[in-house]
Amino acid sequence: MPELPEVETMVRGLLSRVKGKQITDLWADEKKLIHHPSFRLFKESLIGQQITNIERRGKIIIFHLQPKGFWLAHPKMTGHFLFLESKPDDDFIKEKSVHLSLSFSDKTFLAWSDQRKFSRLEYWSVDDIAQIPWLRQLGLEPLKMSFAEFNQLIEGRRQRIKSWLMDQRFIVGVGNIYASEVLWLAQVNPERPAGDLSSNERKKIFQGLQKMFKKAIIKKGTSLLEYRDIEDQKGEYANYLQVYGRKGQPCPRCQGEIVRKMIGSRSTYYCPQCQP
DNA sequence: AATGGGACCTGCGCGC
DNA sequence: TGCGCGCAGGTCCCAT
Repeated sequence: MPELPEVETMVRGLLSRVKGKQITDLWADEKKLIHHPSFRLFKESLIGQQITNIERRGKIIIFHLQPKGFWLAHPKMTGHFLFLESKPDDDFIKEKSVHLSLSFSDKTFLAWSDQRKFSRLEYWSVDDIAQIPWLRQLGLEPLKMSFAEFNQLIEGRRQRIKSWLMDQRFIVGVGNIYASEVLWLAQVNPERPAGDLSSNERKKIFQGLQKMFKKAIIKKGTSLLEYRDIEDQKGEYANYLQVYGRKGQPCPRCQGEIVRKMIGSRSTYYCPQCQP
């Protein structure tokens, strides 16, 4: 589900709602969502700890815990947090596909909802997130990198630009919606080999990505299907999408017909007329 | 090296 | 109304 703007929105909500809180209890019904370490150790490790900070790395939410370790949540397609003033009851759990719920010492609660159950939850008993092996394989943050770095990463890559943008080993946070959108903004065909793009095209993609993500964060992300922030509210960026989900409609720029094409098994939307 | 297909899941909208 | 199909903000694994 969520891409960078949606995860960033979740993190901002979590910072305002649960930073500093003490975890007093944990309930979970889906052991399969907990990938590391065992379910029992995960539960034992979280209870009693304080959440001292929350940050985002790509599409991953990282809770800093005191006295020890980090709790990671990867939402995948439909995972998201819900902040609650009262304990989730059975009806709520069922209706919202809640699979885990934390109790805090101030009698507030944090639930993890995940309709499709692809999400991952992990606890790592390390002193530094740099010690978590797979996190190290992530690429650069698009809002904290320079064009020179972008240029260096794209140089010589033979993948199609859309697949390259979504490959988290180069830059993080771009998923299926925003990949189509940024290529429309830059007027670049999604099937162009990444390394073949001109300097001007690369620049338009890089700058477009930063501008689009900043705006999408301000609008609290894109809610097409399932995505909600931790207050269970929709994001507004769907109102600003130019091509995603608009097959057959006129291009907002040139009135050409927007097409949908599968690229790397993912629906891709673009305007063949102004993204030749 | 890059791509395609399938797997992991649940639920919704569509056409018949 | 009921049913089957296609589709969904992600990633991983295997085959070619």
